[in-house]
Amino acid sequence: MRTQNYSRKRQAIYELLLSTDSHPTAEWIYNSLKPKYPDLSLGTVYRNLKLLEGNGVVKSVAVVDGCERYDARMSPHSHFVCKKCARVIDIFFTESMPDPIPDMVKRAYIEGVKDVDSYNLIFYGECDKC
Amino acid sequence: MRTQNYSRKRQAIYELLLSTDSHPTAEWIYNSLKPKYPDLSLGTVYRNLKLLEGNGVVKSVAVVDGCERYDARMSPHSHFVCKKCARVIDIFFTESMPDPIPDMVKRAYIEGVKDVDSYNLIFYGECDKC
DNA sequence: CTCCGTGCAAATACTTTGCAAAGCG
DNA sequence: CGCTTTGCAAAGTATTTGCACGGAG
Repeated sequence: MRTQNYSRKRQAIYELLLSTDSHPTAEWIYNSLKPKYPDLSLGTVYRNLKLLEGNGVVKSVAVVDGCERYDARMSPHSHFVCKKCARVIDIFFTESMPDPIPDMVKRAYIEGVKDVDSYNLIFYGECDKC
Repeated sequence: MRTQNYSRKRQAIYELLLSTDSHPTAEWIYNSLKPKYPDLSLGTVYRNLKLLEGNGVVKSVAVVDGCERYDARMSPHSHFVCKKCARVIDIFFTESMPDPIPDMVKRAYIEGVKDVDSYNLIFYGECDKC
């Protein structure tokens, strides 16, 4: 197992993701951090996103208009994508609207499927700003 | 409304999609039809897929390893994606396993969401061939 | 004759990668 | 010092597009 050095930039990318619910793209992150880290490069953002994703602390929740959208909220929830403006909105499950998927997975037998370890539920439509 | 000329190749692409449940990529379609249509070009496959998608007779059901996967089955169902081999398997809802989403959408109020017109549910895991 | 459809190749657009230099421990 | 991280630029890869020609009606 390889050790991971402290990295101010990786930290900043992760904290930025934690602080927003906008499900940003790599480029948005790059532009947001560039003022504070003038020598930041886009490649580093991509590299660190993949790395954080591998560590399981960050997730790619959708690909909208060809761009990966990242999220640091790891509790299970789904997303809504606005077809017009590409906004991505969290949909958290609640007591009155519980996550229906685990139950479905438990009962399902599907030909060809050996093991289900995750799922992704995305809604599409129009948001209230459009 | 613009008239659409008969197109043997578009027809072939559509029929190939109807005849398979493998949720192919544009390139797979291209390679499959190339023997019968030696002058087929990849651009044409992409163009016709977009066109058929616009007509609502074909759907992009997932992006696996950066490649769009197409499906001509338009009845609502979900999909399973094998993380190892990228196989995509249909999951049809049945009486004993009904689609839980429409009910969820009906009851949900989500901040920021004006209108939901579709959704996409994808499961990930390992298939029985892996 | 007038659009529609297509091959071909060039252009896009996001993402990944190689490499040498700098940084952490 | 050894291994990690990074900037930079080049490469990669799936997809889209411009254009001129062939085809259908």
